[in-house]
Amino acid sequence: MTSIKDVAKLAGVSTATVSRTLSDPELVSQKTRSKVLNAVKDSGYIANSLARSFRTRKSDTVVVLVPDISNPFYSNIIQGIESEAKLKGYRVMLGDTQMDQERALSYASMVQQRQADGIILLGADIPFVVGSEGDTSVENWPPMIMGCEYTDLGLPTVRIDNVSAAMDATDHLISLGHKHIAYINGPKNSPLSKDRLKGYRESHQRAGIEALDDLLEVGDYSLQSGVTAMKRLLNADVRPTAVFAANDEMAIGALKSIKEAGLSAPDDISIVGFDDIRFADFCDPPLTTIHQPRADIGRALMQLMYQILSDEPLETNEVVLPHALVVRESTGRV
Amino acid sequence: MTSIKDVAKLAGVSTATVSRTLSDPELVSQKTRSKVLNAVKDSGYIANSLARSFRTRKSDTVVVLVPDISNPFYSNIIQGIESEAKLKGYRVMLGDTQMDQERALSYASMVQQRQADGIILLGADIPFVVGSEGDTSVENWPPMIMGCEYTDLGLPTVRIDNVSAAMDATDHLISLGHKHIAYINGPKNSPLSKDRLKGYRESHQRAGIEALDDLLEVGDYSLQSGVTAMKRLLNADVRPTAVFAANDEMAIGALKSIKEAGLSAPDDISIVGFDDIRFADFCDPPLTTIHQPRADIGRALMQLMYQILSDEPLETNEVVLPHALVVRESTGRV
DNA sequence: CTGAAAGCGCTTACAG
DNA sequence: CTGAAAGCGCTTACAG
Repeated sequence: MTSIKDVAKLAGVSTATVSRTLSDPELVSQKTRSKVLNAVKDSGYIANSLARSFRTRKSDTVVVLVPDISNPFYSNIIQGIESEAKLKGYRVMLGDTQMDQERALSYASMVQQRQADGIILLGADIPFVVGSEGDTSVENWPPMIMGCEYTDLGLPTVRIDNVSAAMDATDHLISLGHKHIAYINGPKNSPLSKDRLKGYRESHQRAGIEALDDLLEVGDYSLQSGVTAMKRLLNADVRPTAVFAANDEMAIGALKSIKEAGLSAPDDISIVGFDDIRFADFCDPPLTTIHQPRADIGRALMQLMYQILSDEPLETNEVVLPHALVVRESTGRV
Repeated sequence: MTSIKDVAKLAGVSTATVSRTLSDPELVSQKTRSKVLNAVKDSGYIANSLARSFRTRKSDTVVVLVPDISNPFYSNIIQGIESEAKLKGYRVMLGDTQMDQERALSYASMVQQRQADGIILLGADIPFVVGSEGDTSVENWPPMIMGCEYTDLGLPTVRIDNVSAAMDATDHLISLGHKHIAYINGPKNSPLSKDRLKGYRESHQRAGIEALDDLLEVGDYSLQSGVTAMKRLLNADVRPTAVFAANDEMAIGALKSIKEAGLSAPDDISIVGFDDIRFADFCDPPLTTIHQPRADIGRALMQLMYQILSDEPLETNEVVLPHALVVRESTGRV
């Protein structure tokens, strides 16, 4: 393995000069620089970035914690993070937490082990013991931000306005004449779920329509939970004429139940999803949904992380990006 | 930052002893060990694994190169790799190459920079310049293996038997009475595509049915390419009564075109996919497809990589895992 | 079983 | 603009 020493010898300079040429060329004279650069080429030198990170205490790596990488919602966000990271000279380490605290912690500890500089959380699970145990004062945590979800702990976040997005979805259904609109929410205790539920209710309220508790279901964002929730809804006292699901996968699951019951969308039941994943447009019928600018969210997350790691002051703790209702064919007049 | 030195002082031993206690406890006496362990706890010491990697020249990290993480086919493989890696004490670094050589190389170079110990390639693109430029002798490459795809360069691989899988799919359609079976293949030059095409043809041959060139399409595994290929097929001189697609996404795309043409599956056209991604079961109709044991492939890949990195001799260069035809509702009698 | 010491490959004040 | 030297936090022969 050729090291900086070999290059130095070959170029007839000190290792310090080689190092400078490579990481801060301005500091080196034109002449020396080219001598060094030639030596680098001739020797086939490749920098040992581990040694560099070790020395500088910077890994130029961020960890992205994902609840489940097989959930297609996350992939475009990750791609956004990744492309921005590349621009900024950062690496992305992906950690699939499987909603498991222990796994999350193990990845989060990479920051303490100096293998990563910061953590981007996709999803609401905070690896809590990250600072000293149970210390909930954000200041003591390693650099950590959150995408899509958010907390009341003041963790910087990039997301859409979920209240207003849920309102847009519900308004759309109400404007089509629906009065019995079911809502399949995500896990109850997340702020995001609460926001969307709030939007769903607010929309009803403004329209002077009662949002029936019977029409409220909770899923876990999986296809299967959409299937199950929809089955229950089909057996409700009041059968809904429309369903709004907190993500596209549950909407697609619901669609399956609707068809299995011999019904069809949108003729019997209209359905709106959330996220606008790639498959949304390829369902039958193509799914009306709320579009989240996933790649933008990813890029904004990495920009935010970069600012934090560079000690740039943040203008805001909450970056809110625009969403959009995408009307396809799964919704129709009642 | 507390270091091994602080722990040593606190425990009244040398740093060597602390190091041994932590990485090879057998070497240390019971008594000293507990002294050290206490000191570790009291000081809140967290090992700097960067320093460790730097010193031992092992990063305990493998890079997984994926052509496109938003392709759901890969996620379960990655999860398999990841879970096995965890068992073996390895970390997984995910690189989304976007089919871009430059990106692939940048990730591959992590091995040379000592940031990773080996590379797992998902997809057929080899970051070629990895060894000395243009050196195609595998021996000179960093530890590198390939999943699902394979090459004729002797790179160790884990995959299914694609010839036989394609035969199973085609046989199934033939057994339903189909005589005009179209095939939407993946990118032409990959060995995998060739294998599947071979299986498709072999199946025809055995049944004494001609596989028409007009019924052969090439896609790029995307939903959209399935749409396009199917549109062309619907305008072919001989309209196929069945379509076999080299992955589920193209099959789902094809399904969309079939419906848009006012036809339906399987009544007018039967369709078989490949991979059995999660959405396959949630299509309308649920997709008949070839199941690939993705999590198993992932685990086997990591096991293989582990063997290589541990210098264990490999029994075989080619791990072939079983596939299965999953008959759902997208196929029917002609 | 334990410690003193060298060294992994870099970077960076410090001095000139 | 350049070099000598210290040091980042570990591990590991070597000696005892």
